[in-house]
Amino acid sequence: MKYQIKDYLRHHGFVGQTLTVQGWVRTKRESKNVNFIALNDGSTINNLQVVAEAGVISDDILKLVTTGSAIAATGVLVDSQGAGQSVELKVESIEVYGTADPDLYPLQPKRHSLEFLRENGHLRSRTNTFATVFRVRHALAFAVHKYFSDNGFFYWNSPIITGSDAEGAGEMFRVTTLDPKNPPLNEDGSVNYKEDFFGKETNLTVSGQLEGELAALGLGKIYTFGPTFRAENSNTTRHLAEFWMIEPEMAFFELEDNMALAEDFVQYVIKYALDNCQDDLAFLEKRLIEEEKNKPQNERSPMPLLEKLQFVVDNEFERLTYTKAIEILLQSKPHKEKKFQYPVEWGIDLQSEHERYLVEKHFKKPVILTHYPREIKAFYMKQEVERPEDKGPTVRAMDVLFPGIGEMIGGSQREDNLEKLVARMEEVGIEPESMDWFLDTRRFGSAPHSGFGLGFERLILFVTGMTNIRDVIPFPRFPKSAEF
RNA sequence: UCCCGAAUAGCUCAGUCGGUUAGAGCAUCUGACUGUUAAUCAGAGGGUCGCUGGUUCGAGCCCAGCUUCGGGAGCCA
Repeated sequence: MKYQIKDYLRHHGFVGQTLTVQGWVRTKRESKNVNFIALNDGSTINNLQVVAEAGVISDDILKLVTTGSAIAATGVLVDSQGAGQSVELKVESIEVYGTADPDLYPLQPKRHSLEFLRENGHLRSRTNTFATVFRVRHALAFAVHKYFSDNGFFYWNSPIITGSDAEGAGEMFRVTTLDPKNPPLNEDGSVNYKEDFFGKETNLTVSGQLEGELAALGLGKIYTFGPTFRAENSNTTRHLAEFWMIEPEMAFFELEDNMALAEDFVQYVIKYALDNCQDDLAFLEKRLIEEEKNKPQNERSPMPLLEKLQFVVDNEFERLTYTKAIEILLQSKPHKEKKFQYPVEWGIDLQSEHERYLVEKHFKKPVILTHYPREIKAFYMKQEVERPEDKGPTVRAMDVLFPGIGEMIGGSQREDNLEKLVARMEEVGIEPESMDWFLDTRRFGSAPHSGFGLGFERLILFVTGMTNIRDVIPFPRFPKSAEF
């Protein structure tokens, strides 16, 4: 395998060797006797300093070595004479692969706003911030697979094109090959989907959970990790129309097991990032401090990034029931002073302001909320036996709330009793016949089982300290935008 | 979709009470200088002030609509 800049910087053994280093020029500092080129190949946040002494490289070549150009530099790796780096390449020859006209290349050797970089999204991976975010994204994805594989889970692929229309998790993107201007029609004028590619209405998946349940009730413990699509008109810093979701599903797991898994899993992948992305996270921490300098004290992050991540790894998540959370909110200062925009009472769906109060003000750590009212949760959640402290029927749901992010995980123990499940479906208007295949899991060998969905980009937001979800996925899709 | 805010040089932004020739830093180019660290110093070029209309003797500035972007809310992961 070829070595990269990361390797040359890490292992001192390369010193004295003649090497060819390939990368993109970040900056060039010229002077009469010596030129310095900061070279980056994406393998690490750190640049290799290429030193060209006067006369070694022709002016014609040197002129083409500008910010953004791609070059190969051949020379001897030596201990650096200057401060700021341990080694540097004393260059003997330079080959320019691709120039980057300074008058046209949008990226300058300076700080750009995230808004500007979003508009030039195709070049984002050339910048320190985004290359860093995407390296961390990779590390987290790898950690997800490693955690589950090491713990007896099987990677299971639920379909991306789905024919089930009853998943109930939001608006869906239609998948069709019919001509929108001239579709085949039934006698009553409606579109005849029997003529469509799949012979029925199909959509992009909004969740792999139902298929995941099929797998869990056979393979035991599975997880999915794939793209997920929601055609909601959401314009926020934490929603995407196309995002990646991690959905483990486990047979014989009850709600408590589910919570324990969610906590252990999140702590593991964050620790993995801390252990494997030190340079990148240190850069992100510095970036965040820099960015928050101009903000008033109360809007700044309460802890530096690395400390925040370590805190989450080291401390148990707070666990409490929805009913208890409502009690806390009713006792809270903002409620008594009528600062909440939305009223608090048992039965409401918690609003952002309520979740933020609980997580950021009251507990100051990740919180797992359980046992939500049945009425505000999905039909497939396990109905809880009535408990005196609750003001109505609840389900064995769990939401994991994170400071600054809100809902990172939503999950539950699943209703495994056929009669109760069918009754609930009918109550919320889902035809049980349309999901016969799903109900077979409850007809034959039904068993307690649980699972959850974790929004991968929300996890990356938390770990990187970025604040807009469009900045942690390479090519964000959201209403009115599918660029690149 | 709703609420709030913004749009001025390649980038980031300033532009007073509406006043005549629209500024700065960075970037770019030219020169100088230096083992430099987003180098430094000097000079130069660079603008349909988002678009459309209106008010006014006069609009970057005021008004209306539109577009785009940002923040917040809802929907959720």
